[in-house]
Formats: sequence, C-alpha cells, structure tokens
Amino acid sequence: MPLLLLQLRGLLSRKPFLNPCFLYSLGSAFSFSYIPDSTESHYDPLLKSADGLASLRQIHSPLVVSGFVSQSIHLGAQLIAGYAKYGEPTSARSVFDHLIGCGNETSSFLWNTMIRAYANAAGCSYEALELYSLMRRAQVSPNNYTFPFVFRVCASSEAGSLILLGRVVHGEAVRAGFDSDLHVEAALVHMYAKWGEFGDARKVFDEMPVKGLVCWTAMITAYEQAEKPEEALSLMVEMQREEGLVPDSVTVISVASAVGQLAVRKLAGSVHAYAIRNIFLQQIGVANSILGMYTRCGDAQKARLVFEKMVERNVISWNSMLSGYTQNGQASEALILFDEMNDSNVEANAVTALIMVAACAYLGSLRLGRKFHNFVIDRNFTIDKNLHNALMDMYAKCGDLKTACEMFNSINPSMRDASSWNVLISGYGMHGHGRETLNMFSRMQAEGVDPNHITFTSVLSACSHAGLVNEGRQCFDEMQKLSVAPEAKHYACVVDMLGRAGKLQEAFDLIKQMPFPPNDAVWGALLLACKIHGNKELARIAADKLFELQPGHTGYYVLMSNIYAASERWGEVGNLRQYMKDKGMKKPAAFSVIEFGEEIHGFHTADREHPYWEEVYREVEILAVKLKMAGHVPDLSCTLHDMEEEDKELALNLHSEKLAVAFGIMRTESGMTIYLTKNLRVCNDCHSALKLLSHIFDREIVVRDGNRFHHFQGGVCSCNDYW
DNA sequence: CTAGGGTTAG
Repeated sequence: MPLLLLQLRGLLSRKPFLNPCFLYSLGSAFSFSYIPDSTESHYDPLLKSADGLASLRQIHSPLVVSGFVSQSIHLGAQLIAGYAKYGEPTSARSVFDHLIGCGNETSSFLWNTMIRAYANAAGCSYEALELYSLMRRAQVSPNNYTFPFVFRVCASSEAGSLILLGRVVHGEAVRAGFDSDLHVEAALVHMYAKWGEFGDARKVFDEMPVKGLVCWTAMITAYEQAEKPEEALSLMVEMQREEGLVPDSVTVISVASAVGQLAVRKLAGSVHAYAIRNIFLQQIGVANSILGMYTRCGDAQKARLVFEKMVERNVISWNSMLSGYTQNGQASEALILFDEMNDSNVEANAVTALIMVAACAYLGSLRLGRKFHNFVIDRNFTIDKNLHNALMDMYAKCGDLKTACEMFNSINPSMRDASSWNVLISGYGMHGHGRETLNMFSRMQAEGVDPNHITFTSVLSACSHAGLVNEGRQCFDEMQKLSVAPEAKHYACVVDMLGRAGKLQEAFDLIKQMPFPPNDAVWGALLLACKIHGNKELARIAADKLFELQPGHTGYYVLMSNIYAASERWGEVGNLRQYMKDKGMKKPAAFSVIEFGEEIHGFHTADREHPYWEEVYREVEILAVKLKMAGHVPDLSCTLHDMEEEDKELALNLHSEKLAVAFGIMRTESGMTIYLTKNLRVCNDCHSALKLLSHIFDREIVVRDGNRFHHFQGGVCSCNDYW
C-alpha cells in the first residue's frame, strides 16, 4: 500500500472535512510517486469528493496512465457522471467509448450511465437518443433504469417535439415488460403531460394499479403547468383519500403554484399552514413558492411575513418579493426593500433590475428610473430584449418619450418584435399622440410584424384618448380580420372611445352585442362616459352591473354618487354614501408626487405631514388668487356636496396635485418644466387650473394621472380636455 | 451501481 494513499485514507477517515482531492493535488505538486493500487476502493473516495472539473481531471489522468480505468466500470461510471455534471459530455463520452472498447459493451449499466449523463447535460437530447438506439443495435437490453432517462429526454422541450419518438420507446418498454415499473410509469406520465397529451398521461396514470406519491405529484404538476389549477387541486384531494398518501414538499410546491393561479386567499392560507405543520417552510424552494402564491393572491403583506421568517433567502426570494410589491401597487415598498437587498448578502441580478425598472415605470419616477438604468450599466448586466423593452417602457411611462424613441431606434430593425413596437405605440397613446400611434401601427405592419392583442389595446386606447373615433372603429374591425380575438379589454377601450365622444347609445349597443359577458372594465368605461355626458339612466344600468361584479370596488360607488350629485339627486347620493360607510369603504387616497433635481416629494389631499406644508398652503392661496384674476371659476362639483361653498373652494385648493404644483412653483426656477405623477385621474377643477397656471407662469407642466399624460403649456392641455 | 415528481422572479 503506497504511503501517500495510506495517509490520504487516514486523513479522510479522521478529518472528513479535508478534501482528499486537495491532498491528492498536493501529492502531484510535490511529485510524490507511488504505484497505483489495483483496488477500486482507493479511487472511489477520491472520485466521490471531486468538487470540480479540475480535480476530476487530476484523478482521471493517473487512472488512465495505470490502465486502471479500463478495468473498472464502476470507476468509469463515476467519471462519466462527473464529467456530465461539470458540463463536459464529450469527455464523459470518451471515457464511455474507452470502456466499451475494453470488452464492456454488453453492460447495460454503462449504457444507462452514459444516457443519463447526456440527459443531465444541457443540449444533449440528440446524443442521448442516438446512444439509446446504438444500445439497441448493440443488442444490449434496455432495462427499468434505461427507460426513465429516455422518457425524460423526450419530455424536455429543447429538441422540438419528441413525443412521437417517446411513443415508440413506450412501445418498446411495453414489449420489454418494463411498463409496469413505478419509475418508468412516472416518467411516462411526466413525458405525456409535458407535451399536453393529457389523454395519454391520464391513461398511463389511471391504469397504474399502485400509484406512488411521485406519480400523483407528476400528474398534479402537469395540470398546474398547463394552467388547469382546479384539476390540479381536485387531484390532490383525491390523492389524500388514498391510504398513506400525504403531500410532500414537492407536492406542496406545485399545489402552491396552482393556488396562486386561482388566487384564492383562503386556500393559500391552508397550503401555508400545511407547509408549516410539516416543517417544509425551512426549504428555500417551498418558502419561495408560498411567497409567490401570496403575491399572486394579491396579499403582499402575507408574502412579506413569509419572507421575513425565511431562514435563508436567495435572489429568487428577493425578486419575488420585489415584484410582488410592484404587481400589487406597492412599488414604493419595492424601492425600500431594494435598499435592504443591497445590504444583504444576496446580489441583485438582471431580473432584479428589470423588476425595479418596472417599479419606476409604475411610480412614474424618471429620476429613479434613470438610476436603475445606470445600475444596469454599472453592473454590466446583459441588456436582453426584455430588459431593453422594460427600460423603453419606463422612459415612455415617465414622460421621456424622446429617450424611449432613441432606444427603439437603437434596436436592429430586423430584431424588433411586437413587444418592442407595443411599448412605443402605447407610449404615444398615453401622451395623446393619436396620429403618431396610428403611424407607428402601420409602420409596424409594413415591416412585417404582426400586431397582437396588446398592440390593439394600445391603439384602441390611443384612439380613445385622441378622440379618433372612426380610426378606432376601423382598427376594431381590422383586428377581427387579422383574427386577433377581441377580449373584454378591447371592448372596454371601444366603449370608452365611443362614450367619451358622446356616442353613448352606440357604446351601449356594442356592449349588448358582446359574445361573452361584459366585465367590470367594460361597464366601468360606460359609467365614466355617463358621468362626462350626464346620462344618469344608462349610468344606473352600468352601476348596477358594477356593484354586482365588483362589490368592494369603491371607485364605482364614488363615480355613481358624483353622477347623482351632478343632477342634484341628493337623496340617492346620501343612500350610496351611507352604504359605503356601512361597508367600511373608503375613497382611495389621492396622492401626487413631484420630482425635480435630486428631490422627490409626495403630497396627499390636504396634506399636513409634508415638512413644508404651511408654506405650501400659503403658496396655494396665492395661486388661487392669481387663478381667479385670470378668470378661473372653481368647479365646485369636484368636491363633496355637503359642505359650505367656502369650504368647497378650500377643499379644491388642497387637492394633492395643486399642493404638488404649488411646491414645484415655489422651489424650482422659473421656466423649468414641472413633472408630476398622480395615482388617480385629475379632476376637472385641477385640470383647468393647471392649464391656466401653465399660462400664468409660462411653464410646461407634465402630469401623469391614473389614466394618461397631460402636457399643460400656454394655457392648453395636450389632451384637448378630452380625458 | 444507475431511477420517477420541482415551483418560484422576467
């Protein structure tokens, strides 16, 4: 027994934390010489502890030199698996070929190992399948180990549809008598389900006399992946009725995902409880999926609770939480959390950047958006198509259409797909540039890019903002010609467009003709139009539907009560307000954000928390006087009705956008453009006040409200009072 | 001595 190996083994047994590979390389470095031992057991621990390609190669070479690799298929198999693990399938194959050439060609075990190596390595599906057919040609019988590998390759999506081949191999498995093996069957279920062949998957599944947990989970996951969450969950219930079958952590992950798709909070709670009871939540994967389930159920608070309790967090945990906040309208929470992430031991990646860029787009903060753009550049993240589009979208949504266009132009024309066009098309639309939108829309088609459902939503909404009714109608017809099926959101845009233009009856007729039940967006558009044009009869119809569809949505109640107020139906107004009070509904708080230089300031309605609120209130008074002198008549209908006239005027002056603009006028140099973002739509009074202010102070004021952009300049607004 | 089910960020 060579001395070095003795030492190695001794060290290994006593100090398992010392990596024998390290010692081994030490040995080669100091040119210790030894005669290779002829038992496998000396190499076995070395191979087992190899922790990288380099150490694997170091062990491999003496094995070759000694000719030992030819003698042991066991060690050879370890080398094959090792090389495959470190992304070297070619090296794995040469070991395999060598062993086969040394008289091991009939060993199923070796063939299996090599097929598995290919199946595990990325992009080697073809090689795996080729090897399987070579195996058969060499008259080596595939066994219960072979088939699962092959089916897994057939299930992988990288190599086109391999389902046909999978069926053939399925037949071979049946003929070889391995079709009732638990592992083979699970792999079959998985393969068929991956390709959407639920009939075949179910057939294999249903015909299994004994189904293990793995098979059930495979089937449940299949439904979940095919976005059939109800089927997934009912299958899980069915499974639990079987003796001794209990969901494990893998099952829980799939079930959590299915519940997330359904977005049912109650179910989310029970999955969470189950995971806690079984101590699955300590596993990062389970915790991440529970977290994601909550954010998809719209419960960012619960998600945060899970996040806080996690023993370990990876970049997916952070990104899920960040995106959860953004998706649930709490983008500012995402910004705060991002700072915490920077202080943590987890590095942000390009996906993090994308989420943060989307958060800035949501907030409408150009300054922060630029900050994240620089972040992307500083970190050298690759800007793929998605990130590029997200950045463009952010610039468009933050009012910087120029940069958005530059980014669009920087894309190689042949690389522009529907989503690149969509960003600009919706960008123009939000700014009320109807003609430019239509222009881009035809350019897109001229360049051979097919518009999709998002394109049409953007174009229709642009037509609505710009009052281009005929063009909008045409576009709606066109989409059906191009066989893009109109969805509720498209109808909502058209109803909005017709309604704003005063064609209420046409809008209502369109709703009645819809091939599926109208949703809240459609009725909401009609209700808004009714408010603009003072039609309380149609409004009542729309409102009744809305109260039924979205009983908790405060905005519709407010809108309806405003409509009643406008026609002085105070009794009805009182009823609605009482109802809202009883149900504990509150009007969503208006909020405006203004940005200049390095500063960002937010104001609520009648804000007294802002550090300079007293100065701002004084400035607002001054502005009110100037406005009156310029002929502004306060539109008292924009306030609650049960106030004294004087209080109404005061209340109007304290609208969040007026506070923000007053602050902007106070704090920025004359002539500087004022940028602000508001979460709700601008009211009539603020709209006309802002127009006048832009004239009085000769300043451009850019406002992004809950619906679109308004550019106030020289006393007029880019929306032509049409919003 | 090899094996079956894995979501979650975009």
